[in-house]
Amino acid sequence: MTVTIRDVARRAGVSQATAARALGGYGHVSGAAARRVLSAADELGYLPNRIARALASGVTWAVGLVIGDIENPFFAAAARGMSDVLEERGHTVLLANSDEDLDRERVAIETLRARRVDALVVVPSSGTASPHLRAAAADSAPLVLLDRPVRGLGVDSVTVDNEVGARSAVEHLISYGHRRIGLVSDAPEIPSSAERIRGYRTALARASVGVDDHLIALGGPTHRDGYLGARRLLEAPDRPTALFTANNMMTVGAMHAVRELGLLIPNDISLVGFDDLEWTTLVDPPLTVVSQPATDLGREAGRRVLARLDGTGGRPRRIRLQTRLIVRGSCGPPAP
Amino acid sequence: MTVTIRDVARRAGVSQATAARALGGYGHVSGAAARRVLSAADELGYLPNRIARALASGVTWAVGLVIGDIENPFFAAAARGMSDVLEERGHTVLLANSDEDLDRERVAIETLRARRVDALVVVPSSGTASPHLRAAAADSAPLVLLDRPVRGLGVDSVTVDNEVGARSAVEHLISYGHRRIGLVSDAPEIPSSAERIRGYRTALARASVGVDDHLIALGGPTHRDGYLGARRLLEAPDRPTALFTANNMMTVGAMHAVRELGLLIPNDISLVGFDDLEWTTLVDPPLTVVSQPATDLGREAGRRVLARLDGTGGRPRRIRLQTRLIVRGSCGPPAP
DNA sequence: GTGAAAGCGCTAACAC
DNA sequence: GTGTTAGCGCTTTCAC
Repeated sequence: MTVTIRDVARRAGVSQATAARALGGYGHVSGAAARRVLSAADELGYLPNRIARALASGVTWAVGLVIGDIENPFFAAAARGMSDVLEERGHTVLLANSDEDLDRERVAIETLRARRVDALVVVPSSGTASPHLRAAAADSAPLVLLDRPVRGLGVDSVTVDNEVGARSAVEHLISYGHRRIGLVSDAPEIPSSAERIRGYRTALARASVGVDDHLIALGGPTHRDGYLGARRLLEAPDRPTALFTANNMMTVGAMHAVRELGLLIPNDISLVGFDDLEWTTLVDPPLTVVSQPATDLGREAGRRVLARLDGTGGRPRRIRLQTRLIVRGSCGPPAP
Repeated sequence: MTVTIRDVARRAGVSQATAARALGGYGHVSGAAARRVLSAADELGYLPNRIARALASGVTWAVGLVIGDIENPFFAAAARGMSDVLEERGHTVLLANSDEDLDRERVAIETLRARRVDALVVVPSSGTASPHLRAAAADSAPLVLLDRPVRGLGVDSVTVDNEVGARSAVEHLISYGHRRIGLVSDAPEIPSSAERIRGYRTALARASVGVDDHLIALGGPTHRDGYLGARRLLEAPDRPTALFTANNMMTVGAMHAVRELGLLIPNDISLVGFDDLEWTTLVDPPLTVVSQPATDLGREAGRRVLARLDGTGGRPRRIRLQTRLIVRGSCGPPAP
């Protein structure tokens, strides 16, 4: 049925081992033998069986990636960055969505580990070291944390300075004179969100503005959750004069709420979002946002994997990339 | 080092075969033996080796997906839809980006086939049956074409009625009195784009409007390509009074061009886009678009795979889902 | 119901 | 440089 290396060897008139060496490009083979093997393989339409190779060698050339949701442009960019780095070096990435659910995350990690990926990159849904993360960290296949730190795991992580990023956003709002600044975020169990919430609080505290918990809307990770949160804030009797949305999904939801309520940006409400996407300069006014290097984050994670696999990883590193506040037109002084 | 089924068997005091049966949930095992095996596995932290299982059984429980670019929201949605259907049934999806490049597509397909995926879902970059697609079609692992048809392959395909969709967009524009309608698309080698271009031409022909090739801007698949194409059209001496953008990447690019040139929608220029994304209702005016069921497309492809794997696939099916014109505010009569 | 044993297709010593 | 051979960890007959 399918042509194996044995068939190729037979046709080339060499042993299976020689054929394997020629095909695999390892060990020593004479030029003549190699040529015969290669052309035999070509004639037979030989396609190496990576499964068999993986079982025999103990190396799959596959790297697992667990993200929240590939439909979130931030994750898509990170996934792309990582794939680009890894595929160039011959690795395949196996992707799984956790939907920010700890149980789905566990299943995804188990599946990937059962498939014997050479390394695992995960965007953890929780900041506490769950058993499945501990197990993955203890595994011989390296684990790299992407976008979010987890304490006490002792593994590489590639994140962004979320607290500083959020603080810069809120400080920007404060500089316009805002005091009632709403926060729309997903669950605080998500480490990056927790940091952003902290940044929000810190900025307010530094400016001696008290934190009003009614101004904080926490919910799920979808557009709709962001919409619901923003809507609750904006319909409250004493509504905020500005909004900070902690990620791009929240921004989309909040924008819909603002629009639906007939509010004008920045006259009625100022807004700073997290994540810079293409459409943020297409809306009117263009959005002031905290931009984070999503693709680079993924690339860096890919490089960490490569380093670990090369054995040049060194001590666990906590890499932090910087965010950047991009001031555009969605902020102004609070309405009187 | 790693615990194997042998270790579990030994600890449970049964043979390897019995342990495998209990763990794999096949064949006959007594309740008592099964319990002992399961708890032994649990105590040892046994994680089945899917690689070994795949080699022995000939089934990987993996499905390959080749798309253009996961950063394109349309593909992300399709990938998500497919994953949801397949993962629920225990399959893992292996994703690869082709960047609409035939050579990268070939490499991706080869890699996936070498990994012995049980089935392959491909969004083909070209409408002609390339050798690597033929090879994949001839393989024992079923091939399903997603989003784009390819003639003469004799395999399942799940697509959208692109020609009708594009026609409805252009007819809508014509109904407002537009005669000079620009088209911004990516390469016509891409089957779906070819159909949309055909739809554009057909609509014009039916309305007895001559096709002016200077009004057609064809280019690459990125935002920037869309921007460049639109910009060229809009800066021409006799610029179009309306624009049809053939996919969401082109729409983003065109919007940037429109904005940069200080043109007002729909006063200076009308626009109909393809693909309905969240942000299209966030811009002002909200965009009139041809919406296509991206997630459903992926789900349907997943179901086709499942059917083929079950052996209930039947004759190759060409499934076509419908598009829908969503009229919002980006169209008006041509400027005098 | 259970065990022994033969592979799945490849890699990797080890001899020659 | 090349061949022989023993696995990799599991599934799967085939006896018992």
